Amino acid sequence: MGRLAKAESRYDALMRLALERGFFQPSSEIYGDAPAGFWDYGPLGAALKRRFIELWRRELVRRDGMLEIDGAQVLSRSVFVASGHLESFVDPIARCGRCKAIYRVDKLIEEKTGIHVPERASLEEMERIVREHDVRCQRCGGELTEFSHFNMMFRLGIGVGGGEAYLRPETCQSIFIDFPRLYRTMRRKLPIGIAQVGKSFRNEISPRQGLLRMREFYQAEIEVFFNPNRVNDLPRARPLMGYKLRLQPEGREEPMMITCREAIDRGLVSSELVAYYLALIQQFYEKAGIPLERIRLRQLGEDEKAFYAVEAWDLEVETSLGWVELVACNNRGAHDLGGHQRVSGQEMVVMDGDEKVLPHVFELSLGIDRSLYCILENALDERGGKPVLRLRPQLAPIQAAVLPLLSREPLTTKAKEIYEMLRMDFDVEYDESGSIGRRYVRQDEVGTPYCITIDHQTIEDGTVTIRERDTMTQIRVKSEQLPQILREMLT
RNA sequence: GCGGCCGUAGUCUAGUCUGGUAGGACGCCAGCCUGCCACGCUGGUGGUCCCGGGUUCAAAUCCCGGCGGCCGCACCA
Repeated sequence: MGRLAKAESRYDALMRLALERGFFQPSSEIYGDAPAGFWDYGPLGAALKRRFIELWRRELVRRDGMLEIDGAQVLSRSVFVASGHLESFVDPIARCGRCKAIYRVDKLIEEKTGIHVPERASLEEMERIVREHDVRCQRCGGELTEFSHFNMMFRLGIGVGGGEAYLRPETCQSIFIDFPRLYRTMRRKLPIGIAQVGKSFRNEISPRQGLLRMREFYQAEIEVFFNPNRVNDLPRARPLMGYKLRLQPEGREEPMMITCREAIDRGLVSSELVAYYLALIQQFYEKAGIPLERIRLRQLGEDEKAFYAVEAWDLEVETSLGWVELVACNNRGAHDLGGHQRVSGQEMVVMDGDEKVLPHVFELSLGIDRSLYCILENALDERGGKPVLRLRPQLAPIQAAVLPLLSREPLTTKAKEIYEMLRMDFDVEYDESGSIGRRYVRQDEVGTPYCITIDHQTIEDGTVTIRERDTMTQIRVKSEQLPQILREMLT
C-alpha cells in the first residue's frame, strides 16, 4: 500500500544518502565474496558516531559518575562457560539429508509431536525423539541429519595451538570479569556504574536492513552494580522521581506517560533504581533528537527475555521500518557475578556498609549502529525536493561550513582565513564551488547546522553571517567572536 | 538456510523478451556567470553491464553455478 511504499522509500533515501555522502558503506564491497552484515563508517558516519558516543558519555557516564573501561574483544572459553553463552546462546539445528533445508530441531519436534523439548536437552536426546516419532523434513519428507548446535558466537583459534576462545557477543562480560579489581582499586561504593563502548560480534543467520542487524557491531553498555536490599535507597534518583516515563508494561498495547514515582508505587517498575536508569536513558534519546512520541519503554514477557534477565525493558524507537530495539534494559540479577564466582573461584562479594553482598546488576545495553540509523532516519527531511538532515547541532558531523558569497577575490582569501582560524577547534569545511545556494543545499544534505558566509561587508567591517540550517535565517556577528559563538551554539 | 522479486557510471535508469558499436538524466571536475538559498552557460570525467563458467562467429541480453540486496519464516543490540 501507499504507506509501505513510502516507508521503503524513506529507508532507501537514507541508504542512498549514506552511500553518496560518506556516512557508511558495505565492508569489502569491491569483492564479490563480501559477507553480509559488515559495514564501514565513512568520514561523516565516523564523526556522527563519535559525537553520539560523546553525548552518551555526557548524559549517562559523567552525569551518573560512572567508570568507563575498554576491554578485550577476544575472551577465553571459561568466560562464556560462566556467562552461559556457550550453552545458551545457541540454536539446536538439523539439516534435511535430501533437500538441505535447515530446521530448528526443538521447534520442529514441538510442532510435529507436541513434545516440549527443554532447552537443556542434548542433541542425542533430540535425535532420539526425532527417530522415535519419525519427524521428517517438512518440505520434502527427507530424513533429518547433521544434528548440531549453532552457536551465534564467533569461535577463534588462538596461537599455533589453536586455543579455544571467542569474540565477545556482548561487551559487558569484560565488565563483570574486571569487576573485583575495579572495585578494589577505584574506591567507589555501591551502586556503581561501569561503562564500556566497543565492538561485539554475533554470527547472525541472516543479517539485513543495513545497520539494524549486523554481525560486527558497536555497543555502549552500562552495568550498574547494586545491593539488591537497597534498590529504593538511591538519593541521586530522587530528583527524577517526578519525571514521566513513556512506559509500556507487559500486556498493554500502547505506551502510557507515568511518573517514575507512580510507576514504582503501582508495581509496574520494580524499584527506584530501575526507574531512575529508565529515566536517564529516555532523556538521553530525547537529547539525541528523537521525539518523545516515537520512544517507548516496552516490558518484555517471559518468552522474549534473554536467558540471563529477570526484569527486562527495551527502549524502542519508531521508524519507517517499525519499532526498533535500541537499548536492552535488563535486570540481570546475580546471574553474572554469581556465574563468574562459581566458575573462576574468584570472590565477587563486596562490603556495602557493614553488609556483605554479592552485587546484582542492572544494565543499559545500547546498540550504537541502530541508534545512529534511527537518529538519521528521524532527522531526514526534505525542502524543495532536496534532503535536509535535521540533526541536533551537537551530533552534526560537519559543525559549520565557511563559504565566500562569491568565488572571487577578496572574498575567497578572507573566507580561507576564517576557515584556518576555526579548523583546529571545530569540524569545519570550506567550499567555493558553484553558487551560494547550491552550497547551502549541499550542507543541508549532510546536516551541517551552520553556514558562515563571507560577503563584501566582511571586508569593510569584519562581520560575517551565520545561516541556520532549519530556519535559513541569518545573524551577523564579528568574525573574531566566531569560536565562542560556535562553541555555545554547538552544546 | 528456504521461497518470491531484483543486480547496467557516484545515483536513478534505457537496452534483456527477439544476441550484433552501452545510451540518457542527475551528480562530480574545470572554466565562465553570479550581492544569499540546487534546477544559467561551455567543456570534461566517468562503465570488470554483480562474479565465475557454458552455448555462440559474436553475450548486458540465452543457460548453469555463486555472491549480494529487498520482502516473508526464525533470532537479536
